[in-house]
Amino acid sequence: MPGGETARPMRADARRNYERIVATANELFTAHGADVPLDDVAKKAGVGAGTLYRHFPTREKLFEAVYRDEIEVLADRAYALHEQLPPWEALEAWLTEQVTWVVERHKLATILKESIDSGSETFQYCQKRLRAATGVLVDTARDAGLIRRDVVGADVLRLGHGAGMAVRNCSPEDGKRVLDVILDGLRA
Amino acid sequence: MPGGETARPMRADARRNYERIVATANELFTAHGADVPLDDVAKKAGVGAGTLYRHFPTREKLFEAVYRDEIEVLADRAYALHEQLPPWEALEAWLTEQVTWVVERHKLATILKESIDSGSETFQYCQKRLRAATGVLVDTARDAGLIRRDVVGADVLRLGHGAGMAVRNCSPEDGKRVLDVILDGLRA
DNA sequence: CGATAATATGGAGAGTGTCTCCGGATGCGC
DNA sequence: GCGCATCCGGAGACACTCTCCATATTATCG
Repeated sequence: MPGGETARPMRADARRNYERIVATANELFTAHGADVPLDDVAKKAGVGAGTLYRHFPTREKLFEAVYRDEIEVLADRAYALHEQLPPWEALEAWLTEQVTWVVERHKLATILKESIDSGSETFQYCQKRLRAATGVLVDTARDAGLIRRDVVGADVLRLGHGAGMAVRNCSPEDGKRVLDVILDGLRA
Repeated sequence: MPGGETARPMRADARRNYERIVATANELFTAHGADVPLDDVAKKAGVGAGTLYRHFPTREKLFEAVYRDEIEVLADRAYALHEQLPPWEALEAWLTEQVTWVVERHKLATILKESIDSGSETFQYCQKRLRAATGVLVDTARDAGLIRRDVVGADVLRLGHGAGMAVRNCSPEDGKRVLDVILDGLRA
């Protein structure tokens, strides 16, 4: 989010460059992987390296800006499932989707996790968003007496992330069994 | 494994350097993370960069060599626990130790998990070794009717890995709860 | 115990990516 | 239009990776 609403708004040229960099980075990341030289991003975006590094002091910051939207979509899925399915089924579906997401975007998932752990503001917001969304599902299921009383949203998030990282590169049946164990453990 | 048994054995000085590099790498990796410059490893091991790169063409190869030693120790722990504790307690302790290991060596764990794709021989050996060790604990517990019948050693390994990745950087209580869920899910 | 072949060594240096620094340009408020 | 705060660009210092090959070390054999 270029120029948060508390601080003075960004100057027009700064905002323009910021957005151009994010767009270019998104393009190059998906095209050539997450290891593209940042100088290349800068060049293709038509800005100097200094400009890129001022806006995004680390590669992770740039990732955050690029993928923030993806997290929003993911979080919204939790609310959608909550409205469409019974409590347990919703939780089950959510965990499954989360695992799928982590498997497909494992590179991003790893970076996201690391950014959160290292206290990034942007991803802290994402974390809060995801936790709130998961929390709704968990609270509903708990109120219905379907799951353990001590489990909270963050736990389900962690379990989903862990399962995704663990299950990547193994057969669907093996993956399902791992997920089954976790779901069983969640049950009251 | 310096100088496999099929080829002519390594020259004495080569083997000495190989082992010195692995030992130094292990030390530096655990002390300063998995991103230490390989040149530093070479320098501290008292060898030239060329020597290091001849023995380990890629960083991953070096990880494998380091990981291999650690895996041997880790696998042996499983057998030790199997002899010292009742079935369920042994499995519980094993999972806990595995999680701890992954948390402490998460960088290493991540990179080696990623080298599955490259079909590394060393890695495959390590995987077999760990699965065999975990398998003993799992089979014993299953024979005693303590855990689900469909679970196999590899599943426990995956769950442990996932839990470790997920639980890194969260409070011990939160970590314990995640592990509790998994252990509960494992129970018959 | 040499002598010779086979093997291993190390470290300079080329190639590449990261990140900083600051003179100069540009947008913004008056 | 003017002055100031802000932003830009890209050269260049620095860091890491990896190669190359003249030299040194080890193994082998007569």
